[in-house]
Amino acid sequence: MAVQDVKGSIVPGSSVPGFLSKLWLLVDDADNDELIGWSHNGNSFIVQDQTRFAKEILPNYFKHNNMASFIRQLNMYGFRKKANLEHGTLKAEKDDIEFQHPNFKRGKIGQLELIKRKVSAREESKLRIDNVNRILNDVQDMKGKQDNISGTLEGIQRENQVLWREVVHLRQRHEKQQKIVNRLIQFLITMVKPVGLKRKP
Amino acid sequence: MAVQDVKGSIVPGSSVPGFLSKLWLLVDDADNDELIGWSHNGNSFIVQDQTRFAKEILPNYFKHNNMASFIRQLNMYGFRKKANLEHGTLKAEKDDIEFQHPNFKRGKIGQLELIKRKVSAREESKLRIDNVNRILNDVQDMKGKQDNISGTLEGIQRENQVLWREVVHLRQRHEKQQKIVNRLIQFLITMVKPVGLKRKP
DNA sequence: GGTTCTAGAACC
DNA sequence: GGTTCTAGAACC
Repeated sequence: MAVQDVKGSIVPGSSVPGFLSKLWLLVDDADNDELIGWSHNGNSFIVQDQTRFAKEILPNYFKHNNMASFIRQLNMYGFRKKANLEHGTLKAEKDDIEFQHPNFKRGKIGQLELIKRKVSAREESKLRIDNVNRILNDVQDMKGKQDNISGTLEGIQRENQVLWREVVHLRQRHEKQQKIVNRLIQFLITMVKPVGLKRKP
Repeated sequence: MAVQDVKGSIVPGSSVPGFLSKLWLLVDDADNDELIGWSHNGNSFIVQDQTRFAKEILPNYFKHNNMASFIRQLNMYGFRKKANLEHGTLKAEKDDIEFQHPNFKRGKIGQLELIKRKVSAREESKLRIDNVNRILNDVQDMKGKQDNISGTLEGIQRENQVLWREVVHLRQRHEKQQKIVNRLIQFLITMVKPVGLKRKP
């Protein structure tokens, strides 16, 4: 029973997720060295026999014995698989696998709390939906404003037509009036002016 | 060498992908019955020992020996894992797995061509990017049109102001002129009318 | 179209 | 936050 009171016991004051605590114990425990342990430089860890590891070790620490689930968690916490450098090694019969994380290193137990679980798929998807909804809302808004502005424009264009008509009408009236005034003045002049009067040179 | 001329040899006239042809052979071949075979009703197939199957059978048909890659292909072609009905069976030591597809059934080899590979992730992603780009273009367009319409609106509003000023101005001139006309007429009347003249009753 | 590594999503 | 099944994406 290596698991019982593991949670939080490694880095007491901090909140390191159960998976990371257990993973550290798993890798660091010399008892497991046959199946899982640190790489030579301590910057990664290596599982020697995936099948045996999954069936014999995993269920002691987690609620399953599936390598796939273990790998899913590793990826969830940002671990990356290291490329197998030796592909020409005795054909096929290599069943090992190596993972690393910049903050998962031998001796650097304090860095465990720097390893963050990626934002859950659910939240991410919600975020994405939110973003799309935001865009759709924006477009809706723009459409509304466009309709508004189009309405205003039409109103103003109508008003403009009316104004133009009134301007033309007023100008015509003004012209007519001007003619009347001119004629009246002309008439007055002929009334006042004695016939045959000459201008001074 | 079970693989060599498999491609297209099962359903000659059609284009069944290599994976499906090989899968059919794999399941249908009685030589493999210890590790993979049809379920009792022939509507699904069962792998008995994933680890042995992956290491011993897979490389004879495919270019790898990974169960994960095999499962990835199954999912790609729409196969679904069947839930393990018997979870209380002798604790843990069950390493079998069962998959099914509506068109993958014992004896129904002709239905193989109805199984379609899902649209590749790449195409899908391109489609999605295209869609986003289309939306962004639309928004861009709308923005452009909005700017245009705003410009037009401002122009018309200015024109409107000018027109209003001209209307006011014309009305004022008209009023002044009217007064002049009235005064002139008044004047003419006083000139023409004899002083003290009375109206008839 | 196949293989590999990582992520999404549902369910717990 | 853990486990499982399926899909995305890159590379071949």
